[in-house]
Amino acid sequence: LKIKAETEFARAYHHGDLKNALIVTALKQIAARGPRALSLREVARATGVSHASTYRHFPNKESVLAMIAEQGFRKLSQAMRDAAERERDVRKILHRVGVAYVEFGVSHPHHLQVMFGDFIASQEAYPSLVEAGKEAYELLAYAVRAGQQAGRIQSEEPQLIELAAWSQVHGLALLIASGQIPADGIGPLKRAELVSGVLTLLQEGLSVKPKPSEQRRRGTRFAPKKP
Amino acid sequence: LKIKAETEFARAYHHGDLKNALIVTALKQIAARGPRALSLREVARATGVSHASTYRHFPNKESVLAMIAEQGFRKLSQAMRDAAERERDVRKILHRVGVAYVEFGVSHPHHLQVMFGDFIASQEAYPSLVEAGKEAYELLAYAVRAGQQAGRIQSEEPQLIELAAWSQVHGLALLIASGQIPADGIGPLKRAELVSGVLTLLQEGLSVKPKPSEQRRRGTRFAPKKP
DNA sequence: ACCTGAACACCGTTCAAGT
DNA sequence: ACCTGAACACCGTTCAAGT
Repeated sequence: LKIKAETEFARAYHHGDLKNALIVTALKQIAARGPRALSLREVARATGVSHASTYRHFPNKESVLAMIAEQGFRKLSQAMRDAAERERDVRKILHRVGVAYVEFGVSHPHHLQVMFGDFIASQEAYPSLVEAGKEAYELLAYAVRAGQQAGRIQSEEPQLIELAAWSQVHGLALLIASGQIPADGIGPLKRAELVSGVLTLLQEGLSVKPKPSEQRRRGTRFAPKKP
Repeated sequence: LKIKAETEFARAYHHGDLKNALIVTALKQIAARGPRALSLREVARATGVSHASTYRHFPNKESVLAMIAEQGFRKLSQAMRDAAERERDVRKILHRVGVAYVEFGVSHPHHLQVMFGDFIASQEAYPSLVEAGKEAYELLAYAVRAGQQAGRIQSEEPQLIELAAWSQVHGLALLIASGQIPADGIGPLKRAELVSGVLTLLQEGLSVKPKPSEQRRRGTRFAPKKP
């Protein structure tokens, strides 16, 4: 039914529509069977077009995956942006953005693989992919800054703070997306509780400590040495 | 030179030596060009044996990768065990073990990909792989428990604490191993400082808070509801 | 028991030729 | 301009046949 409709439609492809149609088909196949099983010939077949026509729109398979990775970063960015905007309590933005990151991975595990699974030899060959990745990172950094401005998160060594937040959220997303952790939770803890709990622990780690007098040289331990 | 020696040696393979030789060659190829580029035919060629002989020792390509992943988990476990034993201050074991995890990823990024990159459709088909993965996880959990026994890490919701630690360390390792973060550091911060800094922030998050009176319902927020 | 060569059904990529 | 069929050099996997 659906396949027949797609095939008939194929007769009308022109002005670069085919490029888009190929991406849509590839995305479906990746969602269904993972990026490692992706075959350009199969994509062309399902799109109702000869396998050689792909090369009129993409130089090679890697560039198809690069475009899909780029779209993934844009979707992830959108999800984080929505999460940040929907949260009115500025102290909780990082929490919400972190949840959005992890939930993106849970909903689109195969897409996450394309984004981080080393399918692209060097990202520098795809400037718009790099830009999309940076945008996603910036949204996370923004969430950290929101916490800092609310006086909740330490402001020293901002790059370190951002990296800690990114690692935490990224690791959790990948562990769940790769099935290393059951997607429905561990024991009595449901997934949402795990995610919320881990993010809360993160935030405690990044938080401004109430009694600086009790802290031993905090913030200087990893600072670059100065004469 | 070396290749010639290997080829001559091939004439003598028997009693299952070939199985091992194939794994060794595959490991070299993965280290050199990544697991996605691995070809069984090329491995057989480099081992000096016909491509069909592989199937006398492995049912398919996936099982080769499963065995390599298993070896990876064993090496990772060994690295964490060494780190734990070398640290005499029990309060710092988690820190050392975390560093070992990340450094393993930095040293063997392609091996880490085989372990976590979804090359094996379902791990359950390889019981010894599952067991090796559990062993690695247990070593991390052990490091958490060491911190708890030293009175440094919260003891409520142990599964949540372990997961937070695992996510943190795993995310950082993958970000560096996949080149998302430059392996030599960000700006003025060298890699060792980044890793140490992130792990310190983690430990602050997991730490026992000094004034329970200031904590609002800590430890109950994510506990399962009881009637 | 262990290894081999030939064969099958796939790939990604290229290119001359068609509309 | 855009698409196609045939061709090339690879795969993973199987199997009858060799020692």
